[in-house]
Amino acid sequence: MDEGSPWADAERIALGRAPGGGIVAIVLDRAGERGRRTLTAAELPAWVAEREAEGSTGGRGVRWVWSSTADWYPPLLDAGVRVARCHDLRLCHAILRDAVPAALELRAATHWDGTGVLDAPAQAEALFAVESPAVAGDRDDLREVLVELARQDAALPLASDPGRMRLLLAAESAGALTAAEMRTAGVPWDAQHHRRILEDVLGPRRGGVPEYMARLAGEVREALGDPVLALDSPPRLLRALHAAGILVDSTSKWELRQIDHPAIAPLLEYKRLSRLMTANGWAWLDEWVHEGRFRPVYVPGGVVSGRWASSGGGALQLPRQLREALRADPGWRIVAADVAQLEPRVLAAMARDDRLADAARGRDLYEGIAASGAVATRAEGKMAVLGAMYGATTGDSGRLVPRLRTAYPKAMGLVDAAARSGEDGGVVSTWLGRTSPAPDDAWRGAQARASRPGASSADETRARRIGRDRGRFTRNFVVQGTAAEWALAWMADLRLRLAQFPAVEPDRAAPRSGRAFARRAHLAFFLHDEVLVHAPEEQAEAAAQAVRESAAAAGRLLFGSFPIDFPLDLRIADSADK
DNA sequence: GGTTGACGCGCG
DNA sequence: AAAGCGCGCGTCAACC
Repeated sequence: MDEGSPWADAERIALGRAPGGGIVAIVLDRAGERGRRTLTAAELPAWVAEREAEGSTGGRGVRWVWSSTADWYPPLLDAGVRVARCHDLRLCHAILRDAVPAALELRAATHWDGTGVLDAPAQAEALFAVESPAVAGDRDDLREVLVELARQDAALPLASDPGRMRLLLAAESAGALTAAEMRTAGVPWDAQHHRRILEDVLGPRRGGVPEYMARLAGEVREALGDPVLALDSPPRLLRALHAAGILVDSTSKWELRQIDHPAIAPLLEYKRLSRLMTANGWAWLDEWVHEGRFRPVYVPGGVVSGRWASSGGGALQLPRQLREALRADPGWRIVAADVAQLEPRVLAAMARDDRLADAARGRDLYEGIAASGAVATRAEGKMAVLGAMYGATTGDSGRLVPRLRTAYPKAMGLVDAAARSGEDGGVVSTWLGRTSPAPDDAWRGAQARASRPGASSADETRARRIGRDRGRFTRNFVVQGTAAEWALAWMADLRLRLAQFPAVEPDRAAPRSGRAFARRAHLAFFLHDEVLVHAPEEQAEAAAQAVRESAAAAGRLLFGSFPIDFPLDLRIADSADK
């Protein structure tokens, strides 16, 4: 591994708080402590920056070990200091705890479970505790940091594939760095443009409900013969539909879409507008966009599969309708890249399915499947693949899945085996070794009831249903989770490539970004299989090339020489809109 | 009065 | 025609 890589076996420096206050940095090597330095919070950024600079100019590089990137990194970023690598003890603990059953000490360290943010009862308890909570299991306490690191070091060799697990821990930690950096940088957001879109779609706001919404609501009330109907209340709307002779079971749009009635078209349009208004309307702008930046909170590892979640601002649900408002600063560009059919590509590689990899190579995977003759059209190929990964059993999708089983037995064998394992209560793993959760109480209870003597057929039916539910989850887990690992590897590599770009002149800096990012191309947004880079105009082409090279590197890192490619749909534009 | 769950819908 | 995975959020209505 080269020294500049996210995966490098770098020198480790652990950071923690001393009992008396202040921050202690411990330089570690294989034998243990090699040096120690006490710092104030104010001294920390400059000291970290020096160690980073030394590491990048000749040393092996530094991997910072800390309790949680979400706590330690933002202040460094605010001070303009970026780090290349870290080991996030909290995130790595969660992975190792579930993936390495033999790591008994680590599993017993339950105070490392959870986010570390105390809920209200725990806060109250801590407040009245006789013993200082700063000593009792405080994850930032230096001794606790070193002890937990030792537990994790001991757990790693016990993983079923330590080499891959080591990559996963590095990737997860790099993701945490990326998430903090992206929040500091912010998503460049043109509030004026956003307001224009809102007015175009919803109509002018004259005090109350925007004009077009009000008009549509009036049309619905008229058509249903209910002049005071509150459209935003599903129960009341349902009653009004029934009163008008429209006998639907719910007010969801897929059910309404089938109905032929003059109220339906304006109702569906109203719902569409209402959604935009409530989720990403003027109130959202006021709350989440300041000084030209949208700053969502990403939650690395927030999904069991390893995908990120978000908290606040709905970063992972930005409607495509608003992508045009995601707009580069003057003199800057948006480099937008997404991977075509990431999950089935990952599946082909995991299963070492050469035929599926052939179908995917150099083109649209769904087209490739159609061209191979397994299905007739691209649309059928897509249906079949999604059904295979999600566990469809009925409908068009379920009907097509058996064709894939014939054409791609290795890939289908992998997801089918994951589903069987899940149904039976087993756990499954991603490619790098993140494991699915153990069966929950509902699963265990249902199986127990169904297997005891005298179980009713209802018990058995319920147990089968819950078993199949879990099978669909584990089927998808291996693919979704491995795709998330690929994406983490992509970003981990990309952020370091971009960090090497030269700084542009200060007056060309993106003025509203966090200082650490203001002067060169940087990641600005991530959504499962796509990234946006905000780049000075003259760096946009190089950034695009870095995005491509990182994607290729991620594929090699995970899957070695297996011939699967990950083609990108890549655009350089003023906005994120296609 | 504040919390909780269901619903509906946005994203991948 | 929503069959089949994973999320977050706003709303309403039921609940304590």
